[in-house]
Amino acid sequence: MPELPEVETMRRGLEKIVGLRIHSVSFPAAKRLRSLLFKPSPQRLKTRLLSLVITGIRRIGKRIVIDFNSDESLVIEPRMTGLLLLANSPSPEHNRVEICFDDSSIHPLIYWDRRGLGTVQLLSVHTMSILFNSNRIGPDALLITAEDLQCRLGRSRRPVKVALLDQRGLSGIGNIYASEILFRAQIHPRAPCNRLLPQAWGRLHESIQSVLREAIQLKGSTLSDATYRTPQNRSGGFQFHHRVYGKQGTSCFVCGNPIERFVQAQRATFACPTCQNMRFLRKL
DNA sequence: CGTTCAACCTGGGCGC
DNA sequence: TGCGCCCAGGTTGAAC
Repeated sequence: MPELPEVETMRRGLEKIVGLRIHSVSFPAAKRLRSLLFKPSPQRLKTRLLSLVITGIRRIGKRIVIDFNSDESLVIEPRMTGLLLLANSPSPEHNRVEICFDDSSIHPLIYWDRRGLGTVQLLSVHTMSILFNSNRIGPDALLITAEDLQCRLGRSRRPVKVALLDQRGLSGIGNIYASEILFRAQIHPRAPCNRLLPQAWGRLHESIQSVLREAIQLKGSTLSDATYRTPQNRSGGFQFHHRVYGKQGTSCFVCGNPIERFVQAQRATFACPTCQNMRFLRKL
């Protein structure tokens, strides 16, 4: 679920908890936990977090990082169905962590995760510097320059959609936004990176910026299963602006021809085969 | 270097 | 109603 716009919406919604002291930590869905979810164990997590003061909320790609008055930070990776809430949860049986604050007028922070594929880790500054090294996680999609984008992806023979999903190249783009970005740039998802013309890199960079910014403004995409919610437990609005994602068989907004669905790297890709042709490709 | 598959999980939707 | 499939915003590691 959460890609850059959804995680950025979470970050913004959590800014109001900066300055608060942690009063208690609990794990309501303890019976449903898989072992990989927490590092360290829930018990150790509880004792290490108790009475720390939150000093900042950051986003690294699709992760939320909560900083404290200590040399460790809480790193939350929501993966498919993870959410951070400062409001009542859609289904309390999926609340994985609840953090209460000294100021009891603030709603507890809840980490909610229906499928439970996400992770919650307390990491030292040193460990984070290794984990979030630029070889493992590329520049943020909102900050990367057009030149850097071409420089980092342009030599690869992989299809451009597959490259956009690889967080080592640039970070934050996921399956929904990759299809939407390529549609607006009118670039075919199967186009090999190393055959894209210079003008294509400019179009792609421009499309990344405009799609992500518009999606953040609308607080992300809530699909029909309504899994994604903002920290205030509200739906996002960008799903109404999707042009291709989940729209196979419907008419293209631009040319009216049917949108296609196909699979790349085990993920569904959506595209208009007419608008997204191979005209931005260098001939072999 | 690039691709494919399986695994980690829950739950909604569909055909029969 | 119920069963068996398929599908889903992500990531990782192994195998070819």
